[in-house]
Amino acid sequence: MNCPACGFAESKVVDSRPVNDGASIRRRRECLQCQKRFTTFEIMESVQIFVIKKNGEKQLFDKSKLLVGVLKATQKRPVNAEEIVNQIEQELQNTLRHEITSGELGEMVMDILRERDEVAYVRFASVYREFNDIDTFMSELKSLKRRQSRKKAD
Amino acid sequence: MNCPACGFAESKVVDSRPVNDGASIRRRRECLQCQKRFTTFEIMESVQIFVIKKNGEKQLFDKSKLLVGVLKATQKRPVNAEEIVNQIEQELQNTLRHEITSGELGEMVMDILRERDEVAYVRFASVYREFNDIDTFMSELKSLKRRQSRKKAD
DNA sequence: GAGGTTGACACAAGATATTGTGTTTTTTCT
DNA sequence: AGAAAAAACACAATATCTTGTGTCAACCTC
Repeated sequence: MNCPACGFAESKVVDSRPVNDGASIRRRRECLQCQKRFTTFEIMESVQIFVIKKNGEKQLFDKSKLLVGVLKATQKRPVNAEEIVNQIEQELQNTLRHEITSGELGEMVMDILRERDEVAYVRFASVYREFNDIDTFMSELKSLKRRQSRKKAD
Repeated sequence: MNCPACGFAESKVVDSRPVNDGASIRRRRECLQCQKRFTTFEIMESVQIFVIKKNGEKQLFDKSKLLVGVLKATQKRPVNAEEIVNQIEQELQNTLRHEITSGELGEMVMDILRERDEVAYVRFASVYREFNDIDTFMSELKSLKRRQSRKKAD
């Protein structure tokens, strides 16, 4: 840790305390050359998550972008889109992955929507999976129905 | 240092290395509860960032000053100037640099604007890069168009 | 201006981190 | 794709940091 005053490379820790409820550690250091003291913070690496699109392009995970898609699917449905997006962000942080394909991201959204609101789910899926023809759409609806009846059987 | 995966408060250091020529320390930690590993950085307390102008003059990075420029470029455009300035400040903090040339700062703004709103981008660029003649302006617009058509190809 | 809160400072005993060396994996660059 | 750089991993011997307890000063808030 280079001293900000004289640039010397070595310093010793004089005090060290957790801060922010354990989110990081503040240390008070003293330069071994000039004896000046300074403060440092040890912080979690800011995990930036990249979304890998179908063409291989990487872009930073953009919460508001995802929100737009979810908002569309949940329009006039009793589902809180923001909550869903937050949940996803949370899950991404927790898995400590820095990359996810747009496909996987879509699956995550669908998994959550399927549980909460099936109309929103089908809307989202129809965009995400690009249901272009009646057949794929129908087969998705059928598998949805199967899931429903299985659930009722519980 | 709370584990980002399970939230447990205690972890041990598994590896620790100076990085950035001693500007900070990267540590690899392992959660004592779930054994997951994560990375932390120990960094100097909020260092002041200096902007080096073309004539060599240094001045403290001034957020509101930068905001003025971005506001002009984003006038009546669907872009949140403040958000952009915040993002830049964030990035400056994260890179742990204490100095940046005004040119690099301008490039950062342009990189962000190019992604968000191309009209704002061209406006900002025309001021920042001092497009004095039609030719440079045109060539910038052409490369912008190329980017657009590549994007549509996805 | 009394009271609460936060950062700096001190000290000491126990617990943990650092650093060289070397390999492997991942990421970045061309 | 292939090379180069950066990060993750391992290990071991040594040196340093952490944490409780307590004091003091600076800064808000009411």
